[in-house]
Amino acid sequence: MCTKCDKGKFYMTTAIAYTSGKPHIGNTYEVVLADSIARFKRQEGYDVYFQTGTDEHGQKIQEKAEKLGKTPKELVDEVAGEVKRIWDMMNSSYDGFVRTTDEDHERQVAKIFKKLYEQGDIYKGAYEGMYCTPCESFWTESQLVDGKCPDCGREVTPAKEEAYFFKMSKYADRLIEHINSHPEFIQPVSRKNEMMNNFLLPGLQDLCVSRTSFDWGVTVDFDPKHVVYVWLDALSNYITKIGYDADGNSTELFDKNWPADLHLIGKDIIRFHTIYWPIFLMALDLPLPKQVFGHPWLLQGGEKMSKSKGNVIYADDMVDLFGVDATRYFVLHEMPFDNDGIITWELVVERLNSDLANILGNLVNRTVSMCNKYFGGVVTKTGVEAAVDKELKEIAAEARDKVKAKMDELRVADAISEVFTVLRRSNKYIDETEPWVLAKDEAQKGRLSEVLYNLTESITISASLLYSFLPETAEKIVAQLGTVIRDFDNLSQFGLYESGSKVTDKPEILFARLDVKEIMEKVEAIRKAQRAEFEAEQHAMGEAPQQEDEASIDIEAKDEISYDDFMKMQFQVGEIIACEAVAKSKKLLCSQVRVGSQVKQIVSGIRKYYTPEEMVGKKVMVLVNLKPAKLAGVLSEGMLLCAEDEHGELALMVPEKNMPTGAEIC
RNA sequence: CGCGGGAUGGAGCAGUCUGGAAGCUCGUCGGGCUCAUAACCCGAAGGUCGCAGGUUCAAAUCCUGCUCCCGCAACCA
Repeated sequence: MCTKCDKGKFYMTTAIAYTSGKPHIGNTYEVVLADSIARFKRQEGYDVYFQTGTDEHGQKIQEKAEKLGKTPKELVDEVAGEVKRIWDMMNSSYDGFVRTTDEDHERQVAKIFKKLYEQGDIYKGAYEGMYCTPCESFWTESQLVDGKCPDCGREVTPAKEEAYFFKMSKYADRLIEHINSHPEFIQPVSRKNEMMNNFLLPGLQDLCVSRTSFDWGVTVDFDPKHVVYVWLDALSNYITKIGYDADGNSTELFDKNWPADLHLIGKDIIRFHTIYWPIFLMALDLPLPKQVFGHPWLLQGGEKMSKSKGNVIYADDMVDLFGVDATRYFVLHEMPFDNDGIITWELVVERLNSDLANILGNLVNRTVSMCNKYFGGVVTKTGVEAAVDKELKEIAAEARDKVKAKMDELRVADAISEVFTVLRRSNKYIDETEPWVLAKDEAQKGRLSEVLYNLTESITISASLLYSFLPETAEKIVAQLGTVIRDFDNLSQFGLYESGSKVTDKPEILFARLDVKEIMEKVEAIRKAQRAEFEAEQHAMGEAPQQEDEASIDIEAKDEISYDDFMKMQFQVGEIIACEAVAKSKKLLCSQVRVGSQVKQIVSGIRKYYTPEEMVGKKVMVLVNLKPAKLAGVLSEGMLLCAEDEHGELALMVPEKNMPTGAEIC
């Protein structure tokens, strides 16, 4: 499509997909979105370089591979292949596909690390805290939720690591200045304040950039027991793949394309792309990317997708049921600009029927049919105009600039809607001109021909504008009309369809209408298969499938303690005489507990399981001699003991027979 | 008083910055048409724009207070 490419370069990227599992439609969405932008920029005449890829290092992958009895390399080869297959299936027109296990990338990451170390931006220190393996994150005691990872709720283990740190604070002022003076840098702008208020203004913590607890990563060459931690490794892909060299021997491709014009990422990793990445670049003395757009998420009926919930929607399944372009259309259309989008199977069917089948497909079909029926397929401009033509022509001719304006703001959904405005107007035009009436009167033949010409022309313009979003469909439409996708420069002129061209004599249905019930039956089957697959995978990894009914629980064994240790703890029966929610908190209840003759105030994180009313009057087991501490600003002078199941469900411990308050528990 | 986002006819959203007759898509109901994929076109019903105050000639929009929902952050003794 790029006939001239005279507008200069445009380098854009998606985030790279983590190869711990098959990407779902939410991940796939990002690539489709990026692809639409890339295609549009090419149409406009930019020399586009569009890069995507996979993030393949890390402990999580190493462990998963072990459980599956594979090497990490085997696992990531498999998943990366799968990611690539899906990206290709969606017709992603990427120019570069980077894998963080690519030799070039790994070599450059090691060099970058060394360079930053030598110039003093990276220093050696120690990291101490509780570590969550699946999340590959350290947490301080105080960050833990019920002693578990605040992100995923799984077990954490105490860990201490010698580690390298990056001096973030050194560049913070420069970054703040940059963000303030470049309002377009973080998109949508609402994210800018979030980054400023939460991370930059309170002061940046130094970032840990190495790990010793696993070895599936880029080895730090001057200290080989360390591997480079994920963000320094992963973010660098944007420069390494296009040929950055830390020693100054970067390629032409790099010199031409850096800085990136657009990083397209999910809103969850905005922080890494608008704070850490720019700072790394500053340290490398490279210019910053021009724009980072954190797109919202697609939520399955308002909830995040997760395998264990069994509500994950995969691109494969959508493509099986609806086809590639329908899937592209849905994710592009349904995603608003700064709020999360909602995806449900019912919504997909509705959109597909009303927009693609009814408005677009049917319009093409009825137009081609009429051309065949009345003129043997030949479309001729006769010049027999009428007043009704004017509006159609205007709307069709204005569409290009309207689409462009929306695309410049990255409002892809709105851009598509602009094209549909033309299509809707075209359907209306048919009713206004009533070709079937004209056809009955031989004297109106010239007019009839002009009407069909105008329709063919407006559809040609629409199809050409749809090319970025629905490439296959756009090609199919112009093929049916006996023409080609029109150059972008000529899309604001009405009347360039070559008079005398012939449309196809066997029009193909572009999008068949679907029946919601039938689709939902198929969806049910897909869900079942998905669940079975999930369980099979859990099984392969040696983890018990999720148990529905009561189960026993094993927790991690703690160190043995002496009897003396035990006797240090004073447990007594306490009676709750008053209880209220802690105002500043969501999880805490503050209870007044009578223990013997004393009354202690105790704060507990059990609001989710007990109301203040039902607490009052309970006799409970209290750890009395715990050092008092403030929780959410409220003093707590002990601890109410609870049992906890694997879901974090809590139950208070109460004496089996009635006992007086203050009775010792031993 | 942690940070931020949200609340607009049955569903999904725009409009709020820069007050000036409440809009779009889907669905529902009625009508028209027959070229077309029971598609297309026209019309109608349906909203106290979360609640309560205030400013103003005029408030979905500005100000104050409140409620509920969603992210993130935080206490979970």
